[in-house]
Amino acid sequence: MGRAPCCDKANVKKGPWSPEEDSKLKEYIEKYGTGGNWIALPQKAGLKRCGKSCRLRWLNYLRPNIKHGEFSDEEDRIICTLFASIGSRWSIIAAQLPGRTDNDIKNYWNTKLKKKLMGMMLPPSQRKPPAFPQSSHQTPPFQSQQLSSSPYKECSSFSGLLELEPTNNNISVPLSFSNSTTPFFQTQESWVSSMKYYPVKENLLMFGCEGSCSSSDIGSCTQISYGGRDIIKQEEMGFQSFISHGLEENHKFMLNGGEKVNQLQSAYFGEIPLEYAMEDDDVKQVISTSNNNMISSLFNHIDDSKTQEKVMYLY
DNA sequence: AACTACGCCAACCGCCACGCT
DNA sequence: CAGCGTGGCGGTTGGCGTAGT
Repeated sequence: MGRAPCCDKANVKKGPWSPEEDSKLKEYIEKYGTGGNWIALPQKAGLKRCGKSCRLRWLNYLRPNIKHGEFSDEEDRIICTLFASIGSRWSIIAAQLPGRTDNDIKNYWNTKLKKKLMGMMLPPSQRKPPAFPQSSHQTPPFQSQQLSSSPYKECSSFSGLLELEPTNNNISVPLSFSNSTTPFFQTQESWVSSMKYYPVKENLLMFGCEGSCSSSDIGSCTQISYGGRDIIKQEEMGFQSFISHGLEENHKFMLNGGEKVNQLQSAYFGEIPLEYAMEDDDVKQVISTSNNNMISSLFNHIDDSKTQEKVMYLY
């Protein structure tokens, strides 16, 4: 038997909030506060809503000083920096962005920011070449780690690793593909060090922040895609779990001075408890230690409007 | 003009942590 | 200490608007 629901679902209104409901809720909270009890609040306020729904509506929409609309470059930078360091801890990230809600940031990440990053990570044939900055002290966003003439290693198929390589404080995002099926970890102290790539199957590696396999049978998986929830569902492999472990692990490495730890395999395939809980100061440090120009430098070189929504690699 | 695909975002769901009894 | 209730969180969904065909 499951736990009792938090409210009587039969007598609770769902769906979009009406202006009347909004004003009722707002008025009540401004007058009496939440009273520390969201469950009881709707009844007191004369609302036929679940307490949780009220809480969400207040926090995400009605409470004062909520910022809506475009995210600034600085906000982009903070989100990316923190996501790279701590993963999808939206509430922590939101705490660093006054006026933004975790829901807002989550939506923004899922619909826009992630695509920007994915756009950066496309193989060159599928991506517009970035317009490298003319300024001599700025490192081009895509720079080869292994090949001096080309930013990319050749690959016969898209079964390999996509690797982001931080070099000092300059942004440097080499892409390389290999046939290795070994999980590849980076432990350098940089936001990009957390952009991991995940071996999903012998001939398929995943990279980036989220991906989906086209098949419910991972053994026959032949595609990965990014974005477009309606197209390909994420199934079975629990990619988010993979990724979050990787990110969590990596952050631990970062805070330990970037030391390599030999538990990487299990970090992917087993349950490793998160030993490190981020304090606010740590979050701030992550933000401040990232080069201020890194993210904006990256984003400035992406053709935003044309960033590919879906990328499917078939082989 | 009609239909379809896609993007966006508000809202919901379910799980977990924590505090209270 | 166990059980319960609640708050908080992250993932996911639903619906609407818009772009594309």
